[in-house]
Amino acid sequence: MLEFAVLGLLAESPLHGYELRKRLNSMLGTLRAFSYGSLYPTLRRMQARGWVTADDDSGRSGRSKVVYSLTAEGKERFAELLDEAGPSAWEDETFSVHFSFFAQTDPEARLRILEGRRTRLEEKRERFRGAATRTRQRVDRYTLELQRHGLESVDREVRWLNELIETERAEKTPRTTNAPAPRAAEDEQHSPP
Amino acid sequence: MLEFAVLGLLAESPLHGYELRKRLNSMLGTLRAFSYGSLYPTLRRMQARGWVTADDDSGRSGRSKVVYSLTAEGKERFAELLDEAGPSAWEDETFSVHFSFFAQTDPEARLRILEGRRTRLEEKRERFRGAATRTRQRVDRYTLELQRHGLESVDREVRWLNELIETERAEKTPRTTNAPAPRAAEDEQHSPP
DNA sequence: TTCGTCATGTAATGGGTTACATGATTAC
DNA sequence: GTAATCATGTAACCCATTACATGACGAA
Repeated sequence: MLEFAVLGLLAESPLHGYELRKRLNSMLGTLRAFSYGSLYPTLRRMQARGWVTADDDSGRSGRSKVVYSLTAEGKERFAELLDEAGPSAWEDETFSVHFSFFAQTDPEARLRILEGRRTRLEEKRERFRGAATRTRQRVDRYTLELQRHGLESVDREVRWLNELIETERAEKTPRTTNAPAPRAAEDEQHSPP
Repeated sequence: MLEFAVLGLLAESPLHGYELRKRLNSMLGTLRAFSYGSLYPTLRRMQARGWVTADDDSGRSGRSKVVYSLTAEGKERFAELLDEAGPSAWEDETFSVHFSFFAQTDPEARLRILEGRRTRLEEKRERFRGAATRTRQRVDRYTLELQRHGLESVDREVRWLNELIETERAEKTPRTTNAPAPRAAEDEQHSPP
């Protein structure tokens, strides 16, 4: 995860650790704050694997600054991860990182990830609703309220994903096209408006 | 965290591991799913510390079932944690667990936790907004959209907390009372309706 | 008889945090 | 001169996951 994010940021431009961390944390908005204790060891590991190079940039000032850049292998690895779009990409935080790099992601992969995420959330919701009704426990109002709020959050994200998916699809087919509209039925499986 | 949750569930009634896990996961709604790999070792640790006892309940059937119950120390420890309401209680997941046990929590502690959580979210939001405006990076629309959605989520939770806090306060002072209304000014610090 | 789910656990590993240690540079 | 923030790192620890191993019970 950290690794993936670092690859993505370095793919844009070389950076040193401190700056990298700031970007990392602003990139993921409110949901994460990596510490140096994980960042620097990660950079080392990546260096050992040949994904990044560490160049000492003590150019003008005597201040030590280590600038990390992606190697060719690093870029390759990043491209690989971008395209994976597998189950790991639907998880909360991994999804966010993937989403951050959507501008660099293949449109097909984007759709796969968005849809995968949506399906995952819907499964989660159903599993939860099921459990809640089966085991009709006498839960107090606080627990109930927490669950209600949780479900509402999930619903909200699903709606958000629906909009994004629509947008993505619209861009893929900019209104002309007599293309065979593959698997069009799937469109109706999810939360009809 | 797991420990705290386990203490709380066992405070209601003795349970065996399997059932405990189910309750745990339904309690936390959509946001967590503990595995046995963490549950059982935790139960062992708690047993070693004298917080729970493990009784073999192979009563009617030969099927092995280990029923865990809270000891007096366990109850004490739980009460302690309930009352802590410190900074750790404002963190995402810890907050959820605390909230789940609000029915058993002192009204004052409830308010402290809700307000602490709100302040924490507001700080997070401000820090983030600040960072976003200071470093005016040319971020692509996806990154922007992710951030927008993130901020909206935070706003939504703050509004939710506001309602909960209002309710808590209203219940504390059921309309009579000429009490000195301590620090009433603070009420206006947060997101006016 | 086979499938789902109940039931208990372990070993290896992962992916991070906290706290610490150090020091240069910039702004007031 | 002093506080904030830039800048790099390490060591100890924590809390959990994944994958594995095992097996009984009930329902179809």
